[in-house]
Amino acid sequence: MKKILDFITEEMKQAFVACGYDESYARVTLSNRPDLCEYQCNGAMAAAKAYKMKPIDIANGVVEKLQGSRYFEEVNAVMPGFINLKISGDFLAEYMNGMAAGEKLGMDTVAEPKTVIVDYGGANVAKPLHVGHLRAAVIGEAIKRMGRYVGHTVIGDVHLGDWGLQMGLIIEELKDRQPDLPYFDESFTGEYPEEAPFTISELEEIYPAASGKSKVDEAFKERAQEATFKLQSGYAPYRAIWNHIMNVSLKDLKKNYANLNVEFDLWKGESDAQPYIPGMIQDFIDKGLAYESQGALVVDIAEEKDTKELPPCIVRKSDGAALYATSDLATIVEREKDYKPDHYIYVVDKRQDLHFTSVFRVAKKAGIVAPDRRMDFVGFGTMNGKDGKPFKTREGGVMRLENLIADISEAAYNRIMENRTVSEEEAKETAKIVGLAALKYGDLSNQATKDYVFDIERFTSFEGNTGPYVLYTIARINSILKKYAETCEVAEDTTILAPGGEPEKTLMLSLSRFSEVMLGSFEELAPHKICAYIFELSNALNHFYHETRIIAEEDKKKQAGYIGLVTLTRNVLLTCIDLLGFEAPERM
RNA sequence: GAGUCCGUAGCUCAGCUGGAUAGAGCAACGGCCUUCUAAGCCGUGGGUCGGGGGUUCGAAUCCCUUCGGGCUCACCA
Repeated sequence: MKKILDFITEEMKQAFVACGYDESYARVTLSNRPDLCEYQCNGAMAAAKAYKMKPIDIANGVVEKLQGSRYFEEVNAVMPGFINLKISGDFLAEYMNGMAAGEKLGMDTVAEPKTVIVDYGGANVAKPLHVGHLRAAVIGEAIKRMGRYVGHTVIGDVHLGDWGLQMGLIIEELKDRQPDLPYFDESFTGEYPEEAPFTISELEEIYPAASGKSKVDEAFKERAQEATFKLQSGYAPYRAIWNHIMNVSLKDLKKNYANLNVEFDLWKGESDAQPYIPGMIQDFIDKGLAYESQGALVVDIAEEKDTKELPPCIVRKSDGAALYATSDLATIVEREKDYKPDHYIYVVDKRQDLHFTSVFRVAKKAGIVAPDRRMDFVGFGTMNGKDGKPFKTREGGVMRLENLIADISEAAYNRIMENRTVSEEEAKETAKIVGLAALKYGDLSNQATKDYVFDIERFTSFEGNTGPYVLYTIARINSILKKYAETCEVAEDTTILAPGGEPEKTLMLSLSRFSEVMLGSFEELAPHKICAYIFELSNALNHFYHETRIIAEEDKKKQAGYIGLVTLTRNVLLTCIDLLGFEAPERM
């Protein structure tokens, strides 16, 4: 089914053409004056200039042609040349029924499905997830689901940081703490133990300790670099330690991401790209792209149109080791081999903008990907505390994601207990769902590129434009449907009828924008648009809810129509929140 | 210093491919629970869209300039 805007625009184009004007002026937009109209076309003003006519004359002419259109209930021209449109109730109802009956709520999936890689997460092994990882996970997951919904084949990759200096740091720290381990005995020839020499919590303590030490102890840092290099060169004992780190850490990461309702298709990491590095570097050299500069191997990325001089991209350090850019490039080589994606999306902290600009340019310059390949960097802003500075715990440390989730679930739990009398068990279950929704909605409702303030009190207040408000709306609908099934004679036919009042029509108009919002949000990689939409839709439903007694309605056809309408609303809301990566409890 | 992003109500944010009177939420104030969940609904107050210039019939939106802030600027990831 076409987007509602397409139906209207098509009609408008015909009218413009019939009057002798170019159809490009027939662009219709949502009204910004809901008191006057529902949709509007401002093309008459633009056309006035081109045709040297008065805008109002053009508008009047077009309006004339639109009289009697089945799509509109009212069309009129207003000074200086606005064309104001009100949608016909019959057409709206027809569209609603089309949505209710159609696949994907009446949305046409994209004509040319693409293979899309979404690279998000970016978690580092051996480090606990902290709030800094939240945005990547939440935004990336939403983008992945949105892409799938509109019809693309989307592959989500966590792309772990499992290969850098942090590994050398851990190895050296471990050596200092437990020098007797066989991994550090060069004469050891036996099998290394299967059991890791540390638990996850020990590992999480080892890394920050080592990282801190490397900042003050130059010798230690050098040892760590050396260890990193040895690991990368395939030194067996260190590979064995690395395997332990991976096993212990991955298990924990998977659990944590699962709690966030984030699922990756690929658990690849930087290490997986390593085999591709030597060939890739050789190729850079053969193509004459890479040259030596200050001991390192670099590729120029400057382009004519640059507003500033960009430093070349280092692909090999002077000590021979690979680094960040090298891994990311080799990962692209790997992905081209395995998936041939049409579209790459990286959801990473915006501070890495320059890095990805470099990587994309080298990838294209070296022909790893075609020059016109779409490569998007969705750089998200920092999550700040109420003071506007990066979010910290009360003690000033980094907040672990688990703790954050626990805090917000607890707030939700308290809220449930003060309101209703449900079992403690149900309250706990519901609190988890509501808390996660609050957390994710709070993040996603902001434009991704901007920094945003994470105010735990605001997020847990659950009033107004929040995830819980949307969930509450769904719970209300559930409640009506339940009561309807229990107390009324359930209608077979729930055909939605033309709206009988303003609130009902507003709800329908809002519903009718669904496919447009979905397609637009993915195209712009803007989950916040879905948030804005479901907030608007929830408002419309709550207003309608307040004005309309559904269970008490005596006209059974009308009642059945209402049931059809709220069911559709519920399905739209459920679909949207699923794309955003959270769920709704049956009641709350 | 250079580049880049941002500056909209007391606070948190939408709106930015130019359109009519700049919108929400929170906070403040006032109403609405014997009727489908009050985590709700209705209403009131609150703004020189950082400042200045320009383009245009029309600018929060485009261009220039200026002030303020964030971030980045080759061997960490």
